Amino acid sequence: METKTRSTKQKRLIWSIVERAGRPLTPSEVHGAALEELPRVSLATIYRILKSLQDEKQVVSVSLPGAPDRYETKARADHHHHHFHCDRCGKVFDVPGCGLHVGADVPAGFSIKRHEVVLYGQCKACSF
Amino acid sequence: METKTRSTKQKRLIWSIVERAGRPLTPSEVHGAALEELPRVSLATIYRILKSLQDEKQVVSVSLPGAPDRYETKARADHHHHHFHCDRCGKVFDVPGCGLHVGADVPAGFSIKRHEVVLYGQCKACSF
DNA sequence: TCCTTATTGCTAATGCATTATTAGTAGCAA
DNA sequence: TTGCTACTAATAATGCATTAGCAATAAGGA
Repeated sequence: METKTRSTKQKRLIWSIVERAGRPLTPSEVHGAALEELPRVSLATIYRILKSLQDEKQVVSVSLPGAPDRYETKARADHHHHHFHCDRCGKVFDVPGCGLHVGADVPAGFSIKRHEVVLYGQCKACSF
Repeated sequence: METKTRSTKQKRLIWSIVERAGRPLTPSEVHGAALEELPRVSLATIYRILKSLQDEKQVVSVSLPGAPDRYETKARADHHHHHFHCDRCGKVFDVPGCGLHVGADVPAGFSIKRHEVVLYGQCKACSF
Protein backbone atom coordinates (compact mmCIF):
# COMPACT_ATOMS: atom_id res chain seq x y z
CA MET A 1 0.00 0.00 0.00
CA GLU A 2 1.12 3.47 -0.46
CA THR A 3 1.78 6.01 2.20
CA LYS A 4 0.10 9.31 1.79
CA THR A 5 2.31 12.30 1.46
CA ARG A 6 1.98 15.43 3.52
CA SER A 7 2.33 19.04 2.61
CA THR A 8 5.01 20.52 4.80
CA LYS A 9 6.49 23.95 4.78
CA GLN A 10 9.83 22.47 3.77
CA LYS A 11 8.32 20.80 0.75
CA ARG A 12 6.36 23.85 -0.26
CA LEU A 13 9.45 26.00 0.10
CA ILE A 14 11.69 23.71 -1.87
CA TRP A 15 9.16 23.43 -4.64
CA SER A 16 8.80 27.18 -4.86
CA ILE A 17 12.57 27.62 -4.93
CA VAL A 18 12.95 25.20 -7.81
CA GLU A 19 10.01 26.69 -9.64
CA ARG A 20 11.07 30.28 -9.26
CA ALA A 21 14.70 29.62 -10.11
CA GLY A 22 13.95 29.08 -13.76
CA ARG A 23 17.14 27.13 -14.11
CA PRO A 24 18.46 23.79 -12.83
CA LEU A 25 19.66 23.93 -9.24
CA THR A 26 21.96 21.62 -7.34
CA PRO A 27 20.73 20.26 -4.02
CA SER A 28 23.21 22.51 -2.31
CA GLU A 29 21.99 25.57 -4.21
CA VAL A 30 18.47 24.70 -3.14
CA HIS A 31 19.72 24.26 0.40
CA GLY A 32 21.37 27.66 0.38
CA ALA A 33 18.20 29.32 -0.79
CA ALA A 34 16.05 27.36 1.64
CA LEU A 35 18.19 28.33 4.61
CA GLU A 36 17.19 31.96 4.15
CA GLU A 37 13.63 31.08 4.93
CA LEU A 38 14.03 28.06 7.19
CA PRO A 39 17.38 28.41 8.93
CA ARG A 40 17.32 24.85 10.20
CA VAL A 41 16.47 22.83 7.10
CA SER A 42 19.00 20.13 6.60
CA LEU A 43 20.62 19.12 3.35
CA ALA A 44 19.28 15.61 3.83
CA THR A 45 15.78 17.03 3.75
CA ILE A 46 16.55 18.76 0.49
CA TYR A 47 17.61 15.46 -1.01
CA ARG A 48 14.60 13.64 0.38
CA ILE A 49 12.15 16.20 -0.92
CA LEU A 50 13.81 16.51 -4.32
CA LYS A 51 13.53 12.78 -4.66
CA SER A 52 9.89 12.75 -3.72
CA LEU A 53 9.16 15.60 -6.11
CA GLN A 54 10.86 13.49 -8.72
CA ASP A 55 8.68 10.51 -7.87
CA GLU A 56 5.67 12.75 -8.20
CA LYS A 57 6.93 13.87 -11.61
CA GLN A 58 7.12 17.48 -10.59
CA VAL A 59 10.83 17.87 -11.07
CA VAL A 60 13.43 16.07 -13.12
CA SER A 61 17.15 15.76 -12.67
CA VAL A 62 19.72 16.85 -15.19
CA SER A 63 23.34 15.91 -15.07
CA LEU A 64 26.16 17.73 -16.74
CA PRO A 65 29.73 16.59 -17.27
CA GLY A 66 31.73 16.59 -14.09
CA ALA A 67 29.02 18.31 -12.09
CA PRO A 68 26.55 17.14 -9.49
CA ASP A 69 22.99 16.51 -10.57
CA ARG A 70 20.67 19.47 -10.77
CA TYR A 71 16.93 19.70 -10.61
CA GLU A 72 14.38 21.66 -12.56
CA THR A 73 10.63 21.56 -12.97
CA LYS A 74 9.18 18.97 -15.26
CA ALA A 75 7.30 21.71 -17.08
CA ARG A 76 10.59 23.30 -18.11
CA ALA A 77 12.25 20.04 -18.96
CA ASP A 78 9.39 19.12 -21.27
CA HIS A 79 10.43 21.82 -23.66
CA HIS A 80 13.46 20.54 -25.50
CA HIS A 81 16.34 22.72 -24.52
CA HIS A 82 19.96 22.57 -23.59
CA HIS A 83 22.16 23.96 -20.93
CA PHE A 84 24.65 26.69 -20.49
CA HIS A 85 27.28 26.34 -17.78
CA CYS A 86 28.99 29.53 -16.70
CA ASP A 87 32.72 29.01 -16.29
CA ARG A 88 32.90 31.88 -13.84
CA CYS A 89 30.07 31.46 -11.36
CA GLY A 90 29.23 27.84 -12.06
CA LYS A 91 25.54 28.46 -12.50
CA VAL A 92 23.66 26.49 -15.10
CA PHE A 93 21.01 28.09 -17.30
CA ASP A 94 18.50 26.71 -19.73
CA VAL A 95 18.94 27.56 -23.36
CA PRO A 96 15.71 27.23 -25.33
CA GLY A 97 15.56 25.38 -28.60
CA CYS A 98 18.10 23.20 -30.27
CA GLY A 99 20.73 24.01 -32.84
CA LEU A 100 21.81 20.46 -33.38
CA HIS A 101 21.66 18.82 -36.74
CA VAL A 102 22.47 15.22 -36.19
CA GLY A 103 23.20 13.35 -39.30
CA ALA A 104 25.75 11.97 -41.63
CA ASP A 105 28.62 11.88 -39.18
CA VAL A 106 27.29 9.09 -37.06
CA PRO A 107 28.93 5.79 -37.92
CA ALA A 108 26.70 3.26 -39.62
CA GLY A 109 24.92 0.89 -37.28
CA PHE A 110 24.60 3.40 -34.48
CA SER A 111 21.10 4.47 -33.55
CA ILE A 112 20.53 7.74 -31.79
CA LYS A 113 17.75 8.12 -29.28
CA ARG A 114 18.47 11.47 -27.72
CA HIS A 115 21.19 13.96 -27.17
CA GLU A 116 22.51 16.52 -24.76
CA VAL A 117 24.19 19.77 -25.56
CA VAL A 118 26.11 21.78 -23.03
CA LEU A 119 27.44 25.24 -23.81
CA TYR A 120 30.23 26.78 -21.80
CA GLY A 121 31.17 30.42 -21.45
CA GLN A 122 30.18 33.33 -19.30
CA CYS A 123 26.71 34.26 -18.25
CA LYS A 124 25.35 37.74 -18.45
CA ALA A 125 26.05 38.62 -14.84
CA CYS A 126 29.64 37.44 -15.11
CA SER A 127 30.37 39.28 -18.35
CA PHE A 128 30.97 42.66 -16.75
CA MET B 1 63.72 20.80 -10.18
CA GLU B 2 61.98 18.30 -12.25
CA THR B 3 62.29 14.59 -11.97
CA LYS B 4 62.92 12.73 -15.14
CA THR B 5 60.34 10.22 -16.12
CA ARG B 6 61.11 6.65 -17.00
CA SER B 7 59.74 4.37 -19.60
CA THR B 8 58.22 1.42 -17.83
CA LYS B 9 56.31 -1.44 -19.25
CA GLN B 10 53.21 -0.30 -17.41
CA LYS B 11 53.41 3.11 -18.98
CA ARG B 12 54.06 1.77 -22.45
CA LEU B 13 51.20 -0.66 -22.09
CA ILE B 14 48.74 1.93 -20.86
CA TRP B 15 49.69 4.30 -23.63
CA SER B 16 49.22 1.65 -26.25
CA ILE B 17 45.85 0.69 -24.81
CA VAL B 18 44.61 4.25 -24.95
CA GLU B 19 46.01 4.76 -28.40
CA ARG B 20 44.64 1.60 -29.90
CA ALA B 21 41.23 1.98 -28.32
CA GLY B 22 40.26 4.80 -30.63
CA ARG B 23 37.67 5.94 -28.14
CA PRO B 24 37.73 7.44 -24.65
CA LEU B 25 38.33 4.90 -21.91
CA THR B 26 37.65 5.08 -18.22
CA PRO B 27 40.51 4.31 -15.86
CA SER B 28 38.78 1.10 -15.00
CA GLU B 29 38.39 0.12 -18.66
CA VAL B 30 42.09 0.76 -19.10
CA HIS B 31 42.74 -1.30 -16.02
CA GLY B 32 40.70 -4.19 -17.33
CA ALA B 33 42.61 -4.19 -20.60
CA ALA B 34 45.96 -3.80 -18.88
CA LEU B 35 45.32 -6.77 -16.61
CA GLU B 36 45.29 -9.09 -19.61
CA GLU B 37 48.88 -8.25 -20.26
CA LEU B 38 50.12 -7.44 -16.78
CA PRO B 39 47.96 -9.39 -14.37
CA ARG B 40 49.26 -7.45 -11.40
CA VAL B 41 48.93 -3.81 -12.43
CA SER B 42 46.97 -1.89 -9.89
CA LEU B 43 44.25 0.60 -10.56
CA ALA B 44 46.24 3.24 -8.71
CA THR B 45 48.99 2.83 -11.25
CA ILE B 46 46.50 3.39 -14.04
CA TYR B 47 45.46 6.67 -12.43
CA ARG B 48 49.05 7.76 -11.87
CA ILE B 49 50.09 7.00 -15.41
CA LEU B 50 47.03 8.56 -16.97
CA LYS B 51 47.77 11.67 -14.98
CA SER B 52 51.38 11.76 -16.06
CA LEU B 53 50.37 11.20 -19.69
CA GLN B 54 48.07 14.12 -19.22
CA ASP B 55 50.87 16.25 -17.84
CA GLU B 56 52.93 15.30 -20.85
CA LYS B 57 50.04 16.33 -23.10
CA GLN B 58 49.72 12.91 -24.63
CA VAL B 59 46.21 12.25 -23.44
CA VAL B 60 43.32 14.44 -22.39
CA SER B 61 40.35 13.73 -20.20
CA VAL B 62 36.75 14.00 -21.25
CA SER B 63 33.83 13.97 -18.90
CA LEU B 64 30.29 13.09 -19.77
CA PRO B 65 27.15 13.66 -17.72
CA GLY B 66 26.88 11.30 -14.80
CA ALA B 67 29.89 9.27 -15.86
CA PRO B 68 33.46 8.99 -14.63
CA ASP B 69 36.15 10.79 -16.58
CA ARG B 70 37.53 9.08 -19.63
CA TYR B 71 40.82 9.49 -21.43
CA GLU B 72 41.75 9.64 -25.06
CA THR B 73 44.83 10.63 -27.03
CA LYS B 74 45.49 14.30 -27.53
CA ALA B 75 45.76 13.68 -31.26
CA ARG B 76 42.17 12.51 -31.35
CA ALA B 77 40.92 15.22 -29.09
CA ASP B 78 42.46 17.87 -31.30
CA HIS B 79 39.94 17.12 -34.00
CA HIS B 80 36.69 18.68 -32.92
CA HIS B 81 34.28 15.89 -32.31
CA HIS B 82 31.59 14.76 -29.97
CA HIS B 83 30.68 11.64 -28.13
CA PHE B 84 28.25 8.84 -28.37
CA HIS B 85 27.31 6.96 -25.23
CA CYS B 86 25.77 3.54 -25.72
CA ASP B 87 22.83 3.01 -23.40
CA ARG B 88 23.31 -0.72 -23.55
CA CYS B 89 27.01 -1.43 -23.05
CA GLY B 90 28.05 1.92 -21.64
CA LYS B 91 30.93 2.40 -24.02
CA VAL B 92 31.69 5.84 -25.33
CA PHE B 93 32.67 6.45 -28.94
CA ASP B 94 33.93 9.46 -30.80
CA VAL B 95 31.70 11.00 -33.39
CA PRO B 96 33.60 13.04 -35.93
CA GLY B 97 32.53 16.51 -36.92
CA CYS B 98 29.95 18.76 -35.41
CA GLY B 99 26.34 19.27 -36.30
CA LEU B 100 25.77 22.11 -33.91
CA HIS B 101 24.61 25.50 -35.04
CA VAL B 102 24.80 27.71 -32.03
CA GLY B 103 23.15 30.98 -32.46
CA ALA B 104 20.02 32.95 -31.95
CA ASP B 105 18.69 31.03 -28.98
CA VAL B 106 21.36 32.07 -26.56
CA PRO B 107 20.16 34.85 -24.27
CA ALA B 108 21.73 38.23 -24.82
CA GLY B 109 24.80 38.88 -22.74
CA PHE B 110 25.92 35.28 -22.68
CA SER B 111 29.19 34.49 -24.39
CA ILE B 112 29.92 30.99 -25.58
CA LYS B 113 33.43 29.66 -25.54
CA ARG B 114 32.95 26.01 -26.31
CA HIS B 115 30.39 23.28 -26.25
CA GLU B 116 29.93 19.60 -25.72
CA VAL B 117 27.50 17.33 -27.46
CA VAL B 118 26.67 13.87 -26.24
CA LEU B 119 24.53 11.50 -28.25
CA TYR B 120 22.79 8.56 -26.64
CA GLY B 121 21.48 5.40 -28.22
CA GLN B 122 22.84 2.02 -29.16
CA CYS B 123 26.17 1.29 -30.71
CA LYS B 124 26.64 -1.02 -33.64
CA ALA B 125 27.58 -4.03 -31.57
CA CYS B 126 24.56 -3.60 -29.32
CA SER B 127 22.06 -3.11 -32.14
CA PHE B 128 21.64 -6.79 -32.92
C1' DT C 1 -8.24 18.67 20.56
C1' DC C 2 -5.91 14.22 20.26
C1' DC C 3 -3.67 10.52 17.97
C1' DT C 4 -1.24 8.28 14.42
C1' DT C 5 2.58 8.34 11.69
C1' DA C 6 4.82 10.89 7.87
C1' DT C 7 8.37 14.08 8.04
C1' DT C 8 12.27 16.48 9.87
C1' DG C 9 16.99 17.56 11.79
C1' DC C 10 20.96 15.69 13.08
C1' DT C 11 24.66 12.72 12.43
C1' DA C 12 26.88 8.85 10.99
C1' DA C 13 27.36 5.95 7.17
C1' DT C 14 27.69 4.74 2.31
C1' DG C 15 29.37 4.50 -2.50
C1' DC C 16 32.24 5.98 -5.82
C1' DA C 17 36.13 7.85 -8.07
C1' DT C 18 40.44 9.32 -7.02
C1' DT C 19 44.77 10.02 -4.17
C1' DA C 20 48.28 9.21 -0.51
C1' DT C 21 51.37 6.04 1.84
C1' DT C 22 54.90 2.88 2.03
C1' DA C 23 57.76 -0.91 1.46
C1' DG C 24 59.53 -3.31 -2.21
C1' DT C 25 60.84 -3.39 -7.43
C1' DA C 26 63.09 -2.15 -11.47
C1' DG C 27 64.92 1.69 -15.07
C1' DC C 28 69.02 3.40 -16.38
C1' DA C 29 73.48 6.10 -15.92
C1' DA C 30 78.00 5.05 -14.58
C1' DT D 1 76.96 -5.02 -12.39
C1' DT D 2 75.97 -1.61 -9.16
C1' DG D 3 73.68 2.17 -6.95
C1' DC D 4 70.49 5.72 -7.01
C1' DT D 5 65.91 6.72 -7.09
C1' DA D 6 61.75 6.75 -9.90
C1' DC D 7 58.19 3.53 -10.21
C1' DT D 8 54.92 -0.04 -8.80
C1' DA D 9 51.50 -2.96 -5.99
C1' DA D 10 48.69 -3.03 -2.35
C1' DT D 11 46.05 -0.86 0.69
C1' DA D 12 44.45 2.73 3.42
C1' DA D 13 42.77 7.18 3.14
C1' DT D 14 40.42 11.14 1.05
C1' DG D 15 36.71 14.01 -0.94
C1' DC D 16 32.44 14.39 -2.61
C1' DA D 17 27.69 13.68 -3.30
C1' DT D 18 24.17 11.13 -1.50
C1' DT D 19 21.72 8.05 1.88
C1' DA D 20 20.45 5.60 6.26
C1' DG D 21 19.11 5.55 11.20
C1' DC D 22 16.74 7.43 14.81
C1' DA D 23 14.66 10.36 18.22
C1' DA D 24 11.93 14.46 18.07
C1' DT D 25 8.40 17.14 15.58
C1' DA D 26 4.28 18.28 13.33
C1' DA D 27 0.54 17.21 9.48
C1' DG D 28 -4.08 16.32 9.20
C1' DG D 29 -7.96 13.10 9.93
C1' DA D 30 -11.04 11.37 13.81
